[in-house]
Amino acid sequence: MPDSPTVGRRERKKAATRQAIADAALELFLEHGFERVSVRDVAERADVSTTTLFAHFPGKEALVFDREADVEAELVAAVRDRPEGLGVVEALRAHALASWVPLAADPRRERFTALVNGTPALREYGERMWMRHAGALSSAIAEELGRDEDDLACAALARFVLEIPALATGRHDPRATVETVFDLLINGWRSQLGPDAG
Amino acid sequence: MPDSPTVGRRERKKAATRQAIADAALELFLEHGFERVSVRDVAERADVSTTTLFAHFPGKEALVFDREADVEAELVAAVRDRPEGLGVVEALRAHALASWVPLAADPRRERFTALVNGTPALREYGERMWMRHAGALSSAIAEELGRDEDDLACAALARFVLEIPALATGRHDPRATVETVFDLLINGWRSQLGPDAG
DNA sequence: GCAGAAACTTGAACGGTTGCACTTATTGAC
DNA sequence: GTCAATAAGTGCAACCGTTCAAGTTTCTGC
Repeated sequence: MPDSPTVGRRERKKAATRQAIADAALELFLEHGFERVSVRDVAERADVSTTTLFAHFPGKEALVFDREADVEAELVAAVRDRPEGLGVVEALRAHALASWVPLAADPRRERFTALVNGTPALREYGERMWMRHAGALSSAIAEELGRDEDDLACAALARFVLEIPALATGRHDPRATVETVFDLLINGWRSQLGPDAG
Repeated sequence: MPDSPTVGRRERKKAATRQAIADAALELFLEHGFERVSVRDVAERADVSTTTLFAHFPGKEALVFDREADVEAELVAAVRDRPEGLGVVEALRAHALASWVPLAADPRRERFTALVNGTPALREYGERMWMRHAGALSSAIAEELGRDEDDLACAALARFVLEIPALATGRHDPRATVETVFDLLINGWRSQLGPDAG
């Protein structure tokens, strides 16, 4: 038995059920489209009751974002465990370039990305889910900089950084987009729009 | 008959029905709470069928945001018709201070604001609705500055400015919040976080 | 082994939303 | 004025996401 002994059969079965549901959902959604597949269809394909489905997932949209679980931890870690001497904003820029951009560009994810971006309900759900990390990120930044937990500059920075993926989707060069927006956040719009325009 | 003659009885009745529905909805929501009032309740109080209700409003949440119709036009106008010599960002700051802040602080709106902020579904709907103006605002800014319609600096500015209300709700001094965030947008986080931190 | 917890099932229900077939009121053209 | 066309509104049934209640099966710790 090479596997971890601490995890009992119960937990394993639960995880398997969850996985079966998520797999069934993604399959059906990719084949027929999100809105044309009912939650009952998914449950039937996974061979469980709809009640069980909702015991594992809080809603239909959540079936799609199964795998994006610990993004928040990574986000906070990127700020907290950054290399010495590196600024918070630069750490976030590096994280964005290293984690978000390749993920969004991964050709294996092409169909998945198309599904999400082509379904308004999913796009909005994803963005909202993403934005819910603003509180944690804001706190982490504030703590790193020795400021009040609810410091406005930190809260604003967190929200704006988390808006970047939404800004980047649909643009030809996501990498350049991320770079440019971080430059804007650092230097302000004064530099971009000119002294008269600002 | 002092009223405009061009508007026929049909349109007047339609508007009256719409108003009756919106009034009934707000009354019931304020009294019993958004989630404890069904859309059928609203329809009955307004003395129409639910089918009619949904012919006037695209969804339950929309019943609440009845009056926020031409915000987008005002937003674009604030940029387009700004005083000569005033920068785009400053025009947006002035608009925010003149239009958003007093509205949010209006004591006559207290119960309404409490309803929206106290109901997650309504808060999220409102924010999403708000963000849908990003495209129009971005285009207006770009046109004012003679840039490409999809210029990144303009798109980012639009989204970030529209985030400000969400950032300001729940803070003790909304006016100061708006001022600070605009300063941040203009000067960048470099100035706030220090040269080493940025 | 056994008691109890946890996963799962069945079936029904609720509330938001839409489609359909139908009535009624308003309009514009003649 | 009449009439056909159109738009508003009605009633009803259905679909869908979601939840609840009560019961069954399966695992776990002692």
